[in-house]
Amino acid sequence: MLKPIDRTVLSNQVFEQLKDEIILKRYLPGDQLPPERELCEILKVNRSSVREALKRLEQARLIEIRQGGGIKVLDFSLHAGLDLLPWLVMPGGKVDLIAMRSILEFKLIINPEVARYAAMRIQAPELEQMGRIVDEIEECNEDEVDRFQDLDFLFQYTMARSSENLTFILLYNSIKEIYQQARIFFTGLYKEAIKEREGYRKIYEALCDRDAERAHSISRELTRFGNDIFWNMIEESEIHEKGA
Amino acid sequence: MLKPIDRTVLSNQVFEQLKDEIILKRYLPGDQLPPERELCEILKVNRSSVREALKRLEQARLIEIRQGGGIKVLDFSLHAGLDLLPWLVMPGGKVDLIAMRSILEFKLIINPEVARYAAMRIQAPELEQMGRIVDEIEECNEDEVDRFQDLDFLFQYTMARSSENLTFILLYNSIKEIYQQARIFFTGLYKEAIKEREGYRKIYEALCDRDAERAHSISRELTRFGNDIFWNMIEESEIHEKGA
DNA sequence: CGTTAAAATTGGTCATACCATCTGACGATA
DNA sequence: TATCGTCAGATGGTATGACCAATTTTAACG
Repeated sequence: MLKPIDRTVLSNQVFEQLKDEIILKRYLPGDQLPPERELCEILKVNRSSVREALKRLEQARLIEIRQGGGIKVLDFSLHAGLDLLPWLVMPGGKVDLIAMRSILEFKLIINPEVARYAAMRIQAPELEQMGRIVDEIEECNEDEVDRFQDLDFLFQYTMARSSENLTFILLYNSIKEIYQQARIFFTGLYKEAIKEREGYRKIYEALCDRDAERAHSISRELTRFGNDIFWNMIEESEIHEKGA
Repeated sequence: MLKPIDRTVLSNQVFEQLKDEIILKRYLPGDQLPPERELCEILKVNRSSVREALKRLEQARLIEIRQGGGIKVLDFSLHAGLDLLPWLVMPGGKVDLIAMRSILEFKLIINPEVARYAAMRIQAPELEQMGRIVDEIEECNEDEVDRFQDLDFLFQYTMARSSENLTFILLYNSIKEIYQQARIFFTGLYKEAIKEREGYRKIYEALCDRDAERAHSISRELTRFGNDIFWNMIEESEIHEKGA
């Protein structure tokens, strides 16, 4: 079986390795990373590649570099931003349920608020766009889960852009990264969610009416519905595990 | 006029310059940055420094680097995460009111929710810590605005950690960066807010009672109060500008 | 025992060479 | 005419090796 060739640059591979080591707590907060020259030895790459990776880690606030003083691992729960979340959701390929719960809880809060502000501020062109998205969502066949998943995100994202709040938009950019990282894990959810799609049009209608409270409450319902599906899935899989 | 000498590493200075150029839209999304070797010429630094800066920009999702294909400026409103916010709040030293409104709106949503979840999940040690913070808040003299400002953040941050939701914690890490960036701009707000401090103890009491709804509603009131102060300040300063 | 000075450690910068990938122009072939 | 292959130029990626600058450690000194 042919596999895609790994074309990532060296500095990226170094970054990935060190990032995982830190997230998996193989290096603890306060620890020193090996000095640059030693990392070169271990990883068999040039110092430039190592340094470029270290700068990226510093940008992500996972480490602190001080000239002459070595490289200190930071406590990411005290420093890192939301961009860390995609990596926390699937550390070492396995899904972290704590992280996942955090995200779902957060979406339960934020999605309805986005809908609320969108209802207050959406303009005609974006409203049309929302209409087209809803149409397409309803056109989906029940087996087109992938398409539905993309459209669901686009629906929320377009609302965020219509809300005229930078925070919402940037937030959804981070969430987009999570979906890309752990997409496979959500498909099971959307496979169920695709069976109940009236919510989207109802929200759209609320947007048309500029009814912020209605948009809010329907969105909350819709999001909670998705969350319930997720936890039911988890529960079932746990029963299976215990049964086996 | 003598200026303090910039002791930060070169790659950081390069990063700052390019970041500002992009945020101030001197390079538009889709544009190509000058090639690495040309940037070296312009900035009079070595290629390593330029490359390290570029890797950081890539990590922040402000640019896209492709071997042989040059460096493309991304539309940060479509890609960047919340970590961009500190830079958007004060582009070129001046406060951006749109960005500020976004943040305040967002805090109005998120603070109360954090309080709600904290009330549901806070443990004894954190509760004690909250008690000490509230005590200290009340001990503040009305001229200790700086201390109050720090304590206010610590109050919210400790609640976030007690909410047992990773998202909240990472979110507040980003907000912390904003405060550090634009701290001076908030001091005016806290100078007024320090006169009304009962909210903090009331929230604390709600936490003690595990009363999530009460914690939520008081926190919302407290946050709205702060926001109102801010907008009043803006309004006044605008009247002054027009009057002058 | 504390202070100070030297040495070792470690990150920062530089110059240069060459490799890898993409782009576009050109021409050959069907 | 359209498609494909080839080649040269542009541009990012990697590798050496040397030296500078800040910090930490060690050793000498009072």
